[in-house]
Amino acid sequence: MTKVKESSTIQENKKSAFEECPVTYVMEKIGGYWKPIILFQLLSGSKRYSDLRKAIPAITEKVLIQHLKQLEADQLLTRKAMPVVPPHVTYSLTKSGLALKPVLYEMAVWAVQDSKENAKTFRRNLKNFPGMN
Amino acid sequence: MTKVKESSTIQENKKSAFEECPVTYVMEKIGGYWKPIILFQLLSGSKRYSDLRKAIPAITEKVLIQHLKQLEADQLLTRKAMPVVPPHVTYSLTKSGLALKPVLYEMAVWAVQDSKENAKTFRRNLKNFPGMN
DNA sequence: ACAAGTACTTACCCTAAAGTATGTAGCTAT
DNA sequence: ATAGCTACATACTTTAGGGTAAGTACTTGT
Repeated sequence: MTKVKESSTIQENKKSAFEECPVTYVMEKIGGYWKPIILFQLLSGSKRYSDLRKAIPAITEKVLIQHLKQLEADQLLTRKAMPVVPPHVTYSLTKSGLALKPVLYEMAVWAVQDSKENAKTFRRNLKNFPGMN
Repeated sequence: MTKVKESSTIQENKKSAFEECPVTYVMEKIGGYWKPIILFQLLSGSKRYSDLRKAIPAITEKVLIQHLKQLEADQLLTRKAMPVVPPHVTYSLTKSGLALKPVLYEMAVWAVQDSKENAKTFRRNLKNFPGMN
């Protein structure tokens, strides 16, 4: 009769961690791979759906729209649809979303420092950091 | 005979996106849910394995060690093991890892602004932001 | 002899996220 | 009439990440 682990309180623990650690809070909103990348693209101003696809060619349509919906639900961006044909939809950051600029900016800074080999590309990218004139 | 989509170039695209977008570079290193949280805990100084577990109760041992290994492989932290019994292992940030401090800090700032309800808890947490005296 | 402590490891399962492929609406231009 | 444009939706499959549970090594303390 081996002792049974009493570690079934993970849900509770997750909640308290969420309340104690600010980074956990952030991760709940923009955690994962794609969200910060999408937000980064919108820093330079509102973009059409098709523009986002071009800007992030590695993402699939399904995943892109999926995250756009979630980010909208989380109040980080807003969707504006013009009732025309063909459809014209633009996405732009909310105040909350825009407030993430320092976070994304520091990420870009770090990327430049951290990578030796691709440093040149990144540095160029940093120069025209969206909305940082 | 419907036209077949020629979208099998995702790997190439991913590579070019990686070279163009600094945030993508960052996501490859600290993307996902847990890594930023772990790094955040280490900002206040090196910690033992068991300390990390206590600090992040919601994470399971398997996932924790899994990420520690990866972060070590990515040169964000180092592992130091003392050859004693019971084992004594400490993890601490490398220069690269420490350089993430501004990123994590801005995240914490954002978390405070973004949340109304939990603002108090977060603000208290911000006051003693690790290594920011 | 055996329980306890620490830092793991391994095996198995399950779910959520992501990828693939195709379809659709509704008007426009040819 | 049909192809083309945009912004999706939907079904189906695959993969990666995470969760659960249990085991291991090696010595000290009782």
